[in-house]
Amino acid sequence: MSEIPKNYDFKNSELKWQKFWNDSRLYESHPDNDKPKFSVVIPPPNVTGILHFGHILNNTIQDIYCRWKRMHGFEVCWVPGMDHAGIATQMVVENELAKSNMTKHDLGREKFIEMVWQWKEKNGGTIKQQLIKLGASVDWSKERFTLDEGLSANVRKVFVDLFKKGLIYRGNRIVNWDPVSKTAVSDDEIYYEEQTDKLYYIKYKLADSDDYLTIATTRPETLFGDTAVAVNPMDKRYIKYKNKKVILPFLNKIIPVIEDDYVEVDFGTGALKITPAHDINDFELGQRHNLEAICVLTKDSKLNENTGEFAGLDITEARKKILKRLKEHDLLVKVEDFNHNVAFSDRTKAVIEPYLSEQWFVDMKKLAGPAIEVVKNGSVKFFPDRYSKVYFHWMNNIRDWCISRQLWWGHQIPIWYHKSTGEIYCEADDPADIENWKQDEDVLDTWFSSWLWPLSVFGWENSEKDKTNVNLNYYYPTDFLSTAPEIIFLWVARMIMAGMEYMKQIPFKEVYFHSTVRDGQGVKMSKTLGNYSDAIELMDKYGTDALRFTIVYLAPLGNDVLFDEEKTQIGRNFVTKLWNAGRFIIMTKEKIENSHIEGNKKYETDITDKWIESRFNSALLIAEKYLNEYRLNDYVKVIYNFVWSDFCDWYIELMKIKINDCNSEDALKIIGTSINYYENILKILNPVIPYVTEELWHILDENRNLKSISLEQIVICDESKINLDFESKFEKLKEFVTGIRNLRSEQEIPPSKKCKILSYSPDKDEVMILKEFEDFIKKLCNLEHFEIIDNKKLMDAQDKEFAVKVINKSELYLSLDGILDKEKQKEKIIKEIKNLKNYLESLDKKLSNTTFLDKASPDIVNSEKQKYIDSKEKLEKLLNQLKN
RNA sequence: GGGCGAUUAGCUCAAUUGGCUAGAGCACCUCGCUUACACCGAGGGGGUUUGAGGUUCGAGUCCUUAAUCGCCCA
Repeated sequence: MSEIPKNYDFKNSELKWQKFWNDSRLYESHPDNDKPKFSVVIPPPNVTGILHFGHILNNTIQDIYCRWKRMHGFEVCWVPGMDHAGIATQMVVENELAKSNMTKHDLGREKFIEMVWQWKEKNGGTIKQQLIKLGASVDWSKERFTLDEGLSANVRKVFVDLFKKGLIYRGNRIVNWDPVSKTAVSDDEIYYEEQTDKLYYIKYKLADSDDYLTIATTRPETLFGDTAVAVNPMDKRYIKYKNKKVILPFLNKIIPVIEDDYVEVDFGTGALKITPAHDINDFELGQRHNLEAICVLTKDSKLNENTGEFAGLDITEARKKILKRLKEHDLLVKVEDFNHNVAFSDRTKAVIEPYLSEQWFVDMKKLAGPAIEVVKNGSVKFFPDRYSKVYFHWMNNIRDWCISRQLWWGHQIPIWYHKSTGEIYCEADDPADIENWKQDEDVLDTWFSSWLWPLSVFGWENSEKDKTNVNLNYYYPTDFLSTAPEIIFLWVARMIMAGMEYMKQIPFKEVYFHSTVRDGQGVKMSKTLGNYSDAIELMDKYGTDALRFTIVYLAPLGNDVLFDEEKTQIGRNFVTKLWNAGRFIIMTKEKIENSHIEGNKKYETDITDKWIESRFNSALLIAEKYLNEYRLNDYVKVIYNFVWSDFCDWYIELMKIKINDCNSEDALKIIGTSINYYENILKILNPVIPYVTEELWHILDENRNLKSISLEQIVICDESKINLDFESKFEKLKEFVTGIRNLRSEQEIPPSKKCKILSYSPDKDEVMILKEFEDFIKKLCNLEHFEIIDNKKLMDAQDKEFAVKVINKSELYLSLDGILDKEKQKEKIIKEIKNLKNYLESLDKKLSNTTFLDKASPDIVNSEKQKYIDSKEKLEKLLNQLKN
């Protein structure tokens, strides 16, 4: 018999089971048509990434469902992988190069990409190790990378197909230009910060008079690209300028004054310079009014040849010079401070430049149709459901997708331009005479490979040649996707479109949008703000199970998680509680086996057995319901409460009493039953806290050596075992026990001091409960004497000193042998009487209201009447006691 | 500016179709190391359900409106 320590040693345990699970390839999946399947693809984390709280939450959620389904007999396949994260990865390597004063151009494209691959092989696996540490039951044999050969083939196949269908085109577009990394970045790769700048008021002279029109702008240096001045058609001040033209300073170019609703009357002077090539709103306005878009900046944010004498200057210098010249010409009216949001690049912190450039686009409208339909008809379900609204709103107003990125790391666009004819080539195979062609230099947006993920990880690219693609046929469509709500458009919506276009089927049936993890103050955790806790550190400090449990416990459906380190104690304490319950059961079992007590009471199944059976099944029923509704925190709470309150606080405490009264043989039976429940608890908890449950599972039975609890069949709820009568009967027992303890506590009787209780009840049922549980009540309340008396004796007893309490319909008398604090007792009773009177008053008001009696359902009316009767009785008892 | 959510105890959340004196956990206070667990046990205090109207016999729940916060889109 080995001594079990008081606390769970998670460090050794985690390493041991990680190794066991992985070495025995426990979670590898193989198509099995005799079993229902449950397949999930992991949202591929960024290859440069490290595990943060969002990942912990998201992967724990997926793990819970995968483990749960596995224990229900499903063939579970959870596919892991990473994405190549174009900009992020390229930046990492570029930064390394910068340390030795080199740029990627010094190396050339091929060498540079080679270097990125090397970096990926060496450092790109951090998050994989961290997922292993988290205990994620993924199938590592199916691990994929968005830039691996197969996935690249998928990307190529889809690009060529869309191109041939005319759904991929090249066009001009304002993009978020990062002048440092010299690439367009997507909207989610930028952040906004409020900044104080200047608003400059500049006079533009009218072409046909000496009058001036004053515009307000934050960007005087782009005036060379102005192709109009716009005013609001409702703005009376400018009616006289309708159809007029103005002259651009410096260039002396004549541009029109146009009218558009977009212009805010209250902003600046109400007249705006319109620069379609350098502002997204201006661009759109320009399209409405057929304005030319003139680019005045170079790719590294310098003024270009369209700016005459200012060409070559960078923005700040140019602005200074231009302002100086405007002033000299008396064209600068005034300068004001101005607060506005400025966009910065996540990666390089450079100010984002709206930039007109030639990019590749996917025409999304056709693809959107079927994708809208499958959410509308419920084939794909969103949890929480309100995200469908968000989805429809976006899908119905869908814009084309800019898929080209000016990077080297990624899938290079499979478009070739003929060197002499300029002809475009786009096919599954490279051009035969490749030396005559030049490939487009841009790469594709990383999402262009991610949107194919649910089909590409199963080898879709070969599915036409290989109609028997077993994996794809078996696992697609997947069953479940868990992801962050902020990528509903970037990823989820596009996967649905790709699935419908290429598989003619949805990619997943249910999508769960998990909570955003914030700090204790509700601020989103982010590296830039420095308000994040190191997830790995917390796992080391509290244990992986503790962190998994806590984060799920804190994550309500559709709300954010407010996390701070202190809260990890919730999970840690729970794990310890579970551990010690097991420790007690095992130690008690061994103790009984080693003693041999005979002759005492035989044990018979009693109400506590039926009660715990009912409670267990109730808990299971609700837990399953919550799980199906994706109410993970409620699911965890139900189990938490069952384990802590029902199982530990009551069942085990009662078991102690029962065992003490029994012979060894029967005591072992009692322990056996408790072990049965305990093992079921471990199984139910395994999906949430896999390590400690595995550890305990093996401590309970050392012969299990190579069998993992995670492959056991989970117990299914047996609703016929739920008996609410038993439960409410047991509730009464609890109320009596609590009532007596409360009486003791009010009289300040220390828990160690034994005392006497007499009880009287006019209610037959309650008398029966008190009789049945007599022994338990004595032990649980540390009584030397507990007696159920009839009315006559009660009268006799009233000569002595008692503290009294009314519980349900019964009166409990605590004998005080002269130590009664009568004043205190009186105070308590008066307070309770006051409460009851208030309550009765409100009931009375309700019951004397004829409309209530008329309109409310008879059930309600009756229950209100019963309440009135019961409370009235109780009140009378209390009043009676006050007299004595 | 448009859309979507939220607001219940100090904190994080519950509360079936409108109907038990609005419940838990954490935190707090009192007592207790009684041989599973002090990462524990027993007991206790704590709420005008964000404000204002309305519908209803009855509103935390439904409607209108205001405020504050958050997210997404522009």
